[in-house]
Amino acid sequence: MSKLQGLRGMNDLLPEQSSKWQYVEATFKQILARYGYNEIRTPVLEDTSLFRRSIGEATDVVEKEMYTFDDRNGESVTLRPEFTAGVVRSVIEHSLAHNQTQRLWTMGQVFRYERPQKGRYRQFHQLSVEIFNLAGPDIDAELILLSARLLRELGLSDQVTLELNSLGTPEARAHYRNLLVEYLTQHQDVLDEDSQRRLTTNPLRILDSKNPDMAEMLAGAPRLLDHLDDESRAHFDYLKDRLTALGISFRINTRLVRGLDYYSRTVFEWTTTALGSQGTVCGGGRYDGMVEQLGGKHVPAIGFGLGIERLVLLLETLDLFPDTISSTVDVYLTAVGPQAEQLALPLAEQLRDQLPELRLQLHCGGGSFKSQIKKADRSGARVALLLGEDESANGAIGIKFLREERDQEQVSQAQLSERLAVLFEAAQ
RNA sequence: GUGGAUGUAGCUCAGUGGUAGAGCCCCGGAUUGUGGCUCCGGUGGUCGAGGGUUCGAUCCCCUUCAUCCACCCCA
Repeated sequence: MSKLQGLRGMNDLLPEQSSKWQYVEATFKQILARYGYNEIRTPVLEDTSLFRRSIGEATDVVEKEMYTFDDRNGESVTLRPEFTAGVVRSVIEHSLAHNQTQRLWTMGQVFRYERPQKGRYRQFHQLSVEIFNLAGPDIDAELILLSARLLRELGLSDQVTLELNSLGTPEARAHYRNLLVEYLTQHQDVLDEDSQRRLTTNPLRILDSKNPDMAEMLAGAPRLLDHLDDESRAHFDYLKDRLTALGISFRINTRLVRGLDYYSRTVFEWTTTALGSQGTVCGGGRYDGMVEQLGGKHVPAIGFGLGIERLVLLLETLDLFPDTISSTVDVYLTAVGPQAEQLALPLAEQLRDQLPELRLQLHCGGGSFKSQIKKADRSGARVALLLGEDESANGAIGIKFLREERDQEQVSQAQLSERLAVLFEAAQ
């Protein structure tokens, strides 16, 4: 019998980590609110065909990474491997993009059956932002600026690079695809096994290969950016101008094609070198054809996904979490002796009524002053409240400062909340 | 899915073919009502799991599971 343990690649978020996640999530939500974006939540489980139709049959995600199984009714269902498909389904189902624009975000778990490694897990979390019914490059610029701000306000500006490309319209892409296949076929002897297979299924992805033996040959391949249609070129130029004007630096990466079939025109990634080989923190692009492909009307759309595990990992690596998030307690209330223990619980409740912002932890489990104060210290609290036999008899309470050179105070219990309000005023 | 490394106390790690140790953490004491520093003592382990070799395996062999790293792919 094996030991009790969680599933491979699926991690528990332990208390020590959760405050970091809350900090990241709170930062995201606050910024998204400032941009006027609305939250949408869709189910973790969807009909399998939704993902097959939207992401593309020939992609790695659909070919080998989906958690797919039959439910009790024999329907094939799949744990979402990304957010876009589910959000699009919901937008179509509820006519959210009917004669109106939508700027949406969602956050939660996604699942991919892959071999885990640093920054790559089978259950992971994303922030996903999706925008509907805006076709112009101005919204592309807004979306990228939003993603830049999310990273910047966490302190990551210097650690990430924006990579940018345009895939053009499906027609331009198809035309380019033919040129590329022609070129690659001429150099078929250099292609590795994977690329041979992709030659017919997804030739654009061959460009992304890291195989050094193919680097020289790929460098001579025709470039997608040289074969854009006029409108896509104008769209891309406008976007680049806006980003430049706003001081967002970027690197054009003509090999950036991304792994999901549905993209068109603008695609982008935020990457870092600080996380080893899983360097993409955020990636997205325009998917103008997808709503129609899933049975809706023609609705232009653009979005991105941002990996929260990778972001937390990056912030940890660079030591960018503020110190203030580590403590969850402001005040630790001790109680020594039977009378004090009786008084402590109502006193704690009273303080929580009077000072709702104050984070107060009550000592339970008895023990000496020494051990209780030690626990107060370990809790991270700024002050310990001392309630012993003498204080209980006198209606008093001691205020001991744990983090500063400052004399211990003795106040009446009646004055306590007033005194704490003053002491914690600046902090709140 | 492929390749490599690693699994010993809650954590970080030593270790030996004769059934285990340190540091940190935790608890208690030195200080009969006061944390952090110091000193003393204590709790805590089916040595990842299963099988094999052996008189005897934590150590050697096989299998398996997990973690990490890389490939691949992406968040």
